[in-house]
Amino acid sequence: MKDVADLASVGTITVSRVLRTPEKVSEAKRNRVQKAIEQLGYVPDNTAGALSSNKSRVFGAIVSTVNDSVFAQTLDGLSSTLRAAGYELLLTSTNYDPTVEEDALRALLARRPDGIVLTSTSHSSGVKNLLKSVNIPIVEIWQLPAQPLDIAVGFSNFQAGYDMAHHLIGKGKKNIAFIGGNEPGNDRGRRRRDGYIAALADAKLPPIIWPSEDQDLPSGIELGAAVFEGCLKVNPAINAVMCVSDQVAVGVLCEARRRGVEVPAGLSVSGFGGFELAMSSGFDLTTIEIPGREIGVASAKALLDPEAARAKKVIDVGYTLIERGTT
Amino acid sequence: MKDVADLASVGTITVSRVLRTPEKVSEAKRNRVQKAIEQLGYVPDNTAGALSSNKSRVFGAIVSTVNDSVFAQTLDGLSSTLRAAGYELLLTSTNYDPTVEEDALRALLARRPDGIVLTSTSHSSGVKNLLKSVNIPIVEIWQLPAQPLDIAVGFSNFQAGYDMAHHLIGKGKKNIAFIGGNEPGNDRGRRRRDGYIAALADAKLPPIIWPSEDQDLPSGIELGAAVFEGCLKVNPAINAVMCVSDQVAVGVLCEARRRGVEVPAGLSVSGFGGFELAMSSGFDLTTIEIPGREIGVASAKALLDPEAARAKKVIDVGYTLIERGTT
DNA sequence: TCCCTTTTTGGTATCGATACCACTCTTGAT
DNA sequence: ATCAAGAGTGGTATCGATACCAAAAAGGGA
Repeated sequence: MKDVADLASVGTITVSRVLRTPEKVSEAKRNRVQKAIEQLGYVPDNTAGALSSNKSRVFGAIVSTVNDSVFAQTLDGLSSTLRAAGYELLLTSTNYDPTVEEDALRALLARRPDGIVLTSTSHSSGVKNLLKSVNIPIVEIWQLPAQPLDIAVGFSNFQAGYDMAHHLIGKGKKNIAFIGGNEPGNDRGRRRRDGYIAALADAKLPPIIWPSEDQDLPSGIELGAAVFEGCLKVNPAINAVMCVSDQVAVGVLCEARRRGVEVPAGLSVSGFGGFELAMSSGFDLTTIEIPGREIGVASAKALLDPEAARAKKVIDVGYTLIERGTT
Repeated sequence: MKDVADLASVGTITVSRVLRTPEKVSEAKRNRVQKAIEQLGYVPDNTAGALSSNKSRVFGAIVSTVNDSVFAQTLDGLSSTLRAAGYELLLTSTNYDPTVEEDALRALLARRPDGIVLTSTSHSSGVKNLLKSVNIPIVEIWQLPAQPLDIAVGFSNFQAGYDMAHHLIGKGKKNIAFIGGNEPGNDRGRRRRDGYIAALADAKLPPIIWPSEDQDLPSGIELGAAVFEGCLKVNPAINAVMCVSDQVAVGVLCEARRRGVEVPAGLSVSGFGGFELAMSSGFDLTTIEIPGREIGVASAKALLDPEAARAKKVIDVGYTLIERGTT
């Protein structure tokens, strides 16, 4: 930076201003400095800037997994919006292991981020204390918590579950089962299930949950395939299955096709998530689409302007029930 | 840090050593310092450490997209391995737009990372100059470049394409088409196609490529569904389709099932990528699996010990051709 | 022309850690 | 008992930017 300042015959502080607040520097000097920067190939050192200004221009994110297409969209929206504003994203994943959250957070805080994004909504007391001791925006995403730590961006899984169950009931189905959603650590799926239970209760229909907590079955697509041997065999009256995710629903559809079960006449199937495959012509699945990218973009905006976001506290991006051929 | 040092009645430098090189501090003082750290809830400031030691303990990654399940696995392996070693990952995605690579790189370098991971293999001269001017390990992943900038971790798409074509030929198929792989910016798919062409040439069979460069068709699953109306109508003799990705292959399989085409008797189908859905019982797709997570882990190791990695220069993690029911 | 306000500019201290060097205190060999 | 080698410890300068304050230059009204 000193070299650039010397070459342009200005003080170092003027170089700093050209980079951070160019409007405060006269045009003549600004041009001279910019030419010098290019000529020397100068790349500023943000770690030094972070130290003196107490602003790192970096945000931290702790996600359960990057390995989920809708999560990935959120990450994408987050990272591009932040980058457009000159910020960068420090990414850490916990792989759904809640015990690493505190370690990950500690490591993140050592980098002095200007804000933090969390995907889980239940936190250990250690995590809460750490978050309380720093004075930066904290954004919890996806599931809207009952008591947000600071700012929350997401939607109500409960309501989504309720709506989908309501849709199936409206189609005249009386024996509707809920498939999946009891993996440990996945409280999002559990809330959708709770919404389903509430909707059936309102319609005075009995809920059927499969598999039960103690059954050890595969998750994802394979779980869907197992529905026919497990759930439907025990309870042949079932004429609709509401799946915790699109992956499970696709598994059901594949197996239904193989067995010659007619969808939706014999069996209605619904999913959740907006998984690319599910909406393709091959499956034509009724599902609930979550605006994953929008969650990322909205979180980024909340981080960049926490005051505005704190005024709302909870930002509900909603979801869309998309009716297709399987219901 | 001063507070911790005072509380433990030691110098600040001893506190620093307890954190970085604990074995160089006597046990008595180490314990005293650690107690003080806990008592005060001290979280060290890595930005300051980075400035003085010239080591940021952060690595940068520029990826085309996080929105691809196999890519996501790589990211996962990368991030967990680095975190276990006390490093963090700064993530930037270009969304397949090569023009943002230079900007993203410049922003990343301003954070003074200890190393960089790149997913693309062709770079603008600006990017090359920037990379040359910094003296940190550069790891190019996925496609092994002909001339690695520094270190490369991945596999040969050409060889993978060749092997799969060879497999289909071995199954007695004479009219094998290659589906997809001409999207702009996706040179990985194109190399697989080149491998296919080479294998067919060796077997003295004519290659059939669909769609052609100038046809504007959807990508992914929808492209697979379009194969019957497009490719097979023009060329009904085709009895095997080798798809550029598992997504395309799944599209073909769905449509084949709907039309009652027997697989593999009437039509063999192969994919590429190890997409979770494809290997499930519903599809049983023959495909080539890429060890996505392993690429991430190997890259992390290369970043952490660049000297060892530079000795090899190119780390080929290979791939596995998995024969299932569709061929 | 002069004085006052506003804009533009630069000097210096500072952020919080680690590198480097110097010093003390052990330990063990002679 | 003496000395050399090595382990453990601390003081101070330093990394490269920005905050803060002060000074200089520019504009505007009397």
